Amino acid sequence: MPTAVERLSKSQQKEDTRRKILESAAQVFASKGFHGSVVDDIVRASGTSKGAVYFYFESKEQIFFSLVEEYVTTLAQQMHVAVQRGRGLVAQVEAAVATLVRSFHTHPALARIVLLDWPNAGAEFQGKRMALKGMLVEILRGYLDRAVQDHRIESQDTELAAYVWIGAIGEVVVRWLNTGRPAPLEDVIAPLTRLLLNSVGLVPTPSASA
Amino acid sequence: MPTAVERLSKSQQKEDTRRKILESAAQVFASKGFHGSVVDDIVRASGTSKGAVYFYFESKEQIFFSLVEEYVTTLAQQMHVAVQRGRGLVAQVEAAVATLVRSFHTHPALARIVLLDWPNAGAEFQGKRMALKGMLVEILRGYLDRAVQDHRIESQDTELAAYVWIGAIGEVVVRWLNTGRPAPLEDVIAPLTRLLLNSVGLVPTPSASA
DNA sequence: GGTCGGAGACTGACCAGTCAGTCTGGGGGC
DNA sequence: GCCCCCAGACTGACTGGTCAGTCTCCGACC
Repeated sequence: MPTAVERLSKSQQKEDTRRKILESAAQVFASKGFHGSVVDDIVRASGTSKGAVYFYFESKEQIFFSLVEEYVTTLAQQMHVAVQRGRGLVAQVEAAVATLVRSFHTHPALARIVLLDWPNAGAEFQGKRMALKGMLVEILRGYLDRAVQDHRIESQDTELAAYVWIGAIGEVVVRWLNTGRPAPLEDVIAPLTRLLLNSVGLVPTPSASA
Repeated sequence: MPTAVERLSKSQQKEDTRRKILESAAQVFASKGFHGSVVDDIVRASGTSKGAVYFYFESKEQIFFSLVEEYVTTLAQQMHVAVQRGRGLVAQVEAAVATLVRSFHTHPALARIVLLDWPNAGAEFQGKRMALKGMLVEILRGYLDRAVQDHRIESQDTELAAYVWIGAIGEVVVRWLNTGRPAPLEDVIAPLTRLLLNSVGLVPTPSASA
């Protein structure tokens, strides 16, 4: 006889199972990589069954992409919100960088998946990958374009700069994932932001206003 | 009865087979990724046999790693040579960046392997990966440290800057691999170098001398 | 006839995905 | 309020295919 506390409606249980599978998958993929992980690992970690996994997801790949897509979308939204709050161009850029870095910091498993494990095999999924990364690039590029329009920085290839920024941030996070340095990842935010702002010719004065 | 023209000593033949296997493996890995490639693909592409492949290499992974190690080592040497030739710090940095970009440009298959495949090739590879990447980072970092000593740039975290540079270059090359832009990859060398030099506070004047 | 580079059929482990069946919550009839 | 029924969530043994790596044999050269 289950206690009232443990009661869960059927639909709650259902959502719960899906969540558990997804969360376990994140852990498993992060620790063993996509190809190193076996669906049975996810089954074991989630305390469900193979049937349940295939009830909610079409395939192993689909689990992976649900994970990535959900995360990247959230990330883009967070960046957007953080930037809205920032007053002044420099502050906004700082907010964008800080959001990315902090998010990776709090979700190392997802960071690992997004930055290291993203499988490059499936040609169909290569498109999605480009699209999702492009989303982040476009956001950064938008800020840079605005900076150019406002004559805050010289006219330049802002798309290139956006890719450079994404690459730079990714590499720094990867270093942290692999070596653990710097101890709190957040320590890189300030110097990293400075490097990025410098690169396009924006001087990182503390209180600049667009 | 083989003609005299076709004559090859046994040892020449031997070296030839090994080369063919390695070159074919580069093509195969580049087009299908490590996990998507099957040893029989390499056998087919090289026009040899499974026996030959396993005569020269211990395992599929070992083929992959031979490829990567050889390439990265060559790359580091080329960078070293190119930089030696450069007169002045800025020119040296330009030479380093140009060498990396040009090498990836002329060896797109290897670029693909190193930049896209390698990261998710398996946990055993990560250690070696860090080591080899560290090699490149140390080279760049060396130049930056010298720049600091010479008071050409402000004192800063040069290791971070080196990672930022590597990440930036990698991302730009990956964009080229995925989208084909910019048409001749070499077009990015100048603006990319400018971004990188700016990032650490080095003004890219055409004829500066240390 | 011995050795060595090479061929390619074969093996066995591994694993994504299936499916026939079980269990359970809750809706509808009384 | 009770019970019956069944949708549909969930189970896990099983399958079919794949593929890294092995083994045996062959032919060329010494």
